[in-house]
Amino acid sequence: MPELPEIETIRRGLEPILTGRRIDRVVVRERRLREPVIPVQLRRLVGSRFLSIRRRSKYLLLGTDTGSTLLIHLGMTGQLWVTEVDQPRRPHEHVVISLSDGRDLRFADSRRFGMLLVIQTGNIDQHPRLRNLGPEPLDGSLTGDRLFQSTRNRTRPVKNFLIDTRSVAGVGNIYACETLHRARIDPRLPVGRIGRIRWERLVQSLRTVLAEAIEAGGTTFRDYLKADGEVGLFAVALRVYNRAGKPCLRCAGTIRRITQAGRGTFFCPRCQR
DNA sequence: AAATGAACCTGTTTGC
DNA sequence: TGCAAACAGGTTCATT
Repeated sequence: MPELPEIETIRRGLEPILTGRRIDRVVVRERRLREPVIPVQLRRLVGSRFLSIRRRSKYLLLGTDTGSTLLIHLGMTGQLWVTEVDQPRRPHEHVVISLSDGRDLRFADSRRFGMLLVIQTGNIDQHPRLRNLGPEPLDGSLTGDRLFQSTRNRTRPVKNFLIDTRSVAGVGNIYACETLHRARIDPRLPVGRIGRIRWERLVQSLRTVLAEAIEAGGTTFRDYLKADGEVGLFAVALRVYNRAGKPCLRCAGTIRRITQAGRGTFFCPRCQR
């Protein structure tokens, strides 16, 4: 379940490996992803070199020296790793990009919610998939005041607001729960009823939670690249997610699970208000 | 207009 | 025990 910290961890791992490498060959075995893969589009990348490895929200943007950017989303179950060419295929290995250093960049995705598309590097931000994304939580564009301003007279539960990529980029179900627990905010609270001070606290908590997760993810990234495909998720100490019925780690409360926007929300009714 | 729910998928867990 | 239903969640589209 890759959210922003997992994608950032992958980005940091890929950056030194891919930068400067040339794309020698592209093989598409399965094109039925969230958005159909267009083999012709990907094959046009052959001969280009990777220039920059960036991230926007949960998207990876692999920029090349020929004006194209390979946009990759891992959906729910996507995996992206570099491996020796003689390594056996993993299940659901849909795309293989052969690199000039003799290795492969491989993409696997059992549920096929992922995406690989090629776009022109100029005005990337205007691409339909990126155009409506909210501010990046880890740079200065996200402030408590901005969220306060944008939520006056709104009634959505704050949890639903947080996982909407138009509000804030890159926050998924797990880290939304963790952030709200840290900020001591009830996930059901309508956003319009949250004041400036609490928005500031929420943003602060979000940054802390994401930064800690990236830190933890970084420690397991080498394992991920080696072969086993594990994202560093299990190295992250989750305080509420998936802990229904267990004691709150901060107060005497018991973690509860409810459903919001069709997804599980975990929170402590005692210290989240 | 805003908010919610369904749909897309398959692997895993839960319940009868 | 075995099978089926429920669940997991990122994003987009449809509906209320």
